[in-house]
Amino acid sequence: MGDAARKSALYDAFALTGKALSSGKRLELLDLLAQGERTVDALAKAAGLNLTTASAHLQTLKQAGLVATRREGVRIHYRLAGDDVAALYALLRQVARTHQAAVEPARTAYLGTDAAQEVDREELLTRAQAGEVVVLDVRPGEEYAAGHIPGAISIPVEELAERIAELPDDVEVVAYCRGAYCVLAHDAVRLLHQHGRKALRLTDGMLEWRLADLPVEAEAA
Amino acid sequence: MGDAARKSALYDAFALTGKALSSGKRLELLDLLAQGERTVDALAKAAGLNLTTASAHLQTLKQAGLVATRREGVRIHYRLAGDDVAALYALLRQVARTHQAAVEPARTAYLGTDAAQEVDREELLTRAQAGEVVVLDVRPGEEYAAGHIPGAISIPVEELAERIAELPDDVEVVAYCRGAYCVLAHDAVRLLHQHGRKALRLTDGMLEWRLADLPVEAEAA
DNA sequence: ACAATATTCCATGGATCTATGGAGGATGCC
DNA sequence: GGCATCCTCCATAGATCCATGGAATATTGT
Repeated sequence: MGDAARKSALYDAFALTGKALSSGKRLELLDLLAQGERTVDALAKAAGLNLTTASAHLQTLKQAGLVATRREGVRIHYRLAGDDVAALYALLRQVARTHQAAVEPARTAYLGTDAAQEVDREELLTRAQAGEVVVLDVRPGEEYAAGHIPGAISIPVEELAERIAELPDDVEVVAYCRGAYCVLAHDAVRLLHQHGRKALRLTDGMLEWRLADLPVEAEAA
Repeated sequence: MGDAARKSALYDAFALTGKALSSGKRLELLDLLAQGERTVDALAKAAGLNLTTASAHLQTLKQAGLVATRREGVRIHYRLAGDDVAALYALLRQVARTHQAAVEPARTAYLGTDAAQEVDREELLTRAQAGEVVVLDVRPGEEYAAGHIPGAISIPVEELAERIAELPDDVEVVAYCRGAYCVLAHDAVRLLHQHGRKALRLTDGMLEWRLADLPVEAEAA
């Protein structure tokens, strides 16, 4: 094998990791995994994929080293292989948004155009500690259990309409969900506004919160 | 278009950026562009690609927003679209190295197994300022011109054997090149050792130097 | 306007990727 | 052991990607 062939082999190995990031469905899977580990079946359902298709995508991710597995009885739990994988995924999205013109319209088409007031992570922390706001986690319960902002209340967005009374009505609500491109908090804030509640949204979500090394609270396993 | 379709559209847009990173040849092109802008022809030759093939890959990179172009007369200069693109490329390589078992053997097969002593960026700075070492840039002259470590001497590795006398012989030499996976500094250090010179290698190279926001010196344009 | 140079566009065959149904393996329960 | 569940492996058809040669386009110089 010549020098050029060895160079190609090395760069092809890097490209294998890039290839894992080259499918929208695989990125959706990474998005889910960034919230915590999940079984193949749960991932397939959450991503709207055929089971075998989801399994194949997960194999691709595993081959690239982006995810790892753990067997528990009959099921296999997938998880991100490390924090650096989440960082890579987040940076990919940021670069795409900055340099690719098509992202912004696709983003507003998906998330909605309402200009709900946003707060950033630091502001949320200080205002929550001051008791000025209540923090609301609108992700599915299992994701809340796997790790959430300390002190946050969990009401999955599908249950929010009927459980809205559980929220104290003397303070503003700050809703958050998975990350900068997650629709759940957008939906939640719209719904709260319809019910006449003051509601804000965290600029991004749990993905970025973890990457910023802010405190995370998890249910006892 | 339903909600799921809008979500797919957004994630497919992210995936377009991932797709740009999914080919070894495109990563080699990014590697070259991280050193400074270049024409299509120069990139094709440096990467060992057919001109039309190189052009096609560059179009892919451009569509993903990773590179930008500038026309100067009859030629078109490609460059990275931003520092964040270099950061994404560097992080991709780091994640691949950390989590993909095949990378390490491919790396040593390409770069060689000699355990030449390495210095990191901080050590290089302090020892160069103290006059204990001379810093040697072994990249092609055009890359040196586009930006180099302040005070570094430029001797492209192909000319090193015949120009070795230009190096002062009372201090150690620290060679560097493009980045952590660039073979040039490895070759240079081997060659210097063969000539009985004390030589070290910077752990990585210009790519990481720029990302660390360390001072860069460029030739007047 | 014409020729020369640099690059992109187009068409094509071969390789690779995606989604999917069905078979096969591993584990746990009875 | 027998059976159900969960997941992976295999085969396949359709779509997409890659490398390459030749045509088309844009700019410069004569």
